[in-house]
Amino acid sequence: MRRKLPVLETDLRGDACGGERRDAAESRRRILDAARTLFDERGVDPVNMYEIGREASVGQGTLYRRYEHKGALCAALLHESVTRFSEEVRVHLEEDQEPALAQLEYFLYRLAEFNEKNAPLLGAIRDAAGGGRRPEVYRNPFYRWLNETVVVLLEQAVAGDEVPSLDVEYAADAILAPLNIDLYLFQRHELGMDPERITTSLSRLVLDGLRGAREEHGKS
Amino acid sequence: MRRKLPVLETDLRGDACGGERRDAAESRRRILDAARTLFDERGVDPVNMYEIGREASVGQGTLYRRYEHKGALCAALLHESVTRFSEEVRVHLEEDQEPALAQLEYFLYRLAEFNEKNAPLLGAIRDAAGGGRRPEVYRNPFYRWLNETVVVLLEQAVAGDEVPSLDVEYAADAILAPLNIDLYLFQRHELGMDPERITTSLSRLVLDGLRGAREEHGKS
DNA sequence: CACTCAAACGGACAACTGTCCACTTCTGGA
DNA sequence: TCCAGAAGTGGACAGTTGTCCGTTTGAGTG
Repeated sequence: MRRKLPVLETDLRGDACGGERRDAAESRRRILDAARTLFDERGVDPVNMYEIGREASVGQGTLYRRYEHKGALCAALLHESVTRFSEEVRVHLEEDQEPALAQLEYFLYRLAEFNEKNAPLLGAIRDAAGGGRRPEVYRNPFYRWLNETVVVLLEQAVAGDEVPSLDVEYAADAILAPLNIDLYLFQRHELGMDPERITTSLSRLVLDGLRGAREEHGKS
Repeated sequence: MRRKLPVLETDLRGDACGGERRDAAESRRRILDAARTLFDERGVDPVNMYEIGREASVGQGTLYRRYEHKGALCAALLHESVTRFSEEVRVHLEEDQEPALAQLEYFLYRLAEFNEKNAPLLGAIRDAAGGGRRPEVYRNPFYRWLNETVVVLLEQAVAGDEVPSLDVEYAADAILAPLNIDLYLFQRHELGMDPERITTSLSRLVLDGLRGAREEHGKS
């Protein structure tokens, strides 16, 4: 049976959509270029919105009309990577024939890799999500896609009797939580763990755990 | 064997320590009182540091000398609750005779309860931890205590052959991650999960998982 | 009590975010 | 081509955080 996995909902806000005036498109391009340039030069955290506006030769009003806050701008910069990532992973998962749990392992491995590669932007996105924006981290299309993909894989694992039935909605969040960018960065840079250790230990914990749980249930 | 569990390292910065001048102690008290009053009246998020200073009749300089940022102030307000919580939990775990995994379940239950009760302050603490302060959430004494306690319980579970050997340092972080305040609040208020579901599902996932893994290893 | 100085104070100010609005420009239709 | 008005623009400004620094105060010492 070919698996059917969720597709990342393309986020129209915050990236070029069709009916956009020429000057607006131009501003957007200039803003994104400026941000990329400054981020490359000096890193993401130390660059502020005012500077980006100036580098882009665009007023504050224009800047904030396009991107509500720095997190939204960073999300737009990440848009291409996110799309590519989700498509690659989705196609891989739909095409290969491995059992659902093995696919989940692959998924977690790829997600850790994504964290590693995009840590600065992901960190900035999280930083911008405080106060009233706190839910955005979990409400955005990318996280929803991550969650739904894990849900589908877990459902298949349950259906295929790889694991006992469980609260898959909750489990999906719980399994993704250890890879949240704050913890990931802390483990990488403060605790000095390498990516290998993180992915290996997480996989063992989650997969042996889920798998093992079936054994126990099967036994009793 | 009586278990020996870590004690929360008392955080001397940010709360009354002995050698403090009378006027300084007075300012601190006024600041904390003002913050409590305003937070009670209008919630944590909408109150800013300027207002707290004004309500406390204390200059900005004095305010920030005591508490580097709003997160630190909130942490100080939480200090008493945190101390009480950690002591209650530690004493309970040291006194009862249950196997380590059952104790871990108790621990997670109590932690979820703590999240529930202190959500607004915990949220504000997290919000203040952006950019250069990002690691603080995981570096502070409370999180270190949570982590170390889980490490000890896992080590005992391994020693008692309740679970197979595993990377306990990593596992502790991973097990705590699903209860991070952002995710917790999202599940509670955006997804509409109730505390019961969160604790039950987490326990089943983690404990059946860990337990089950032993079965499998024992089997092969 | 007088003196000293480390500690504490407070308010001005610099930095940054995000909003507002008067003005300009693009686009499609007559 | 001209016009109307929707869409876009920029920069001033308000709100908030966090720093700086000249002034004041408390506590120990002689």
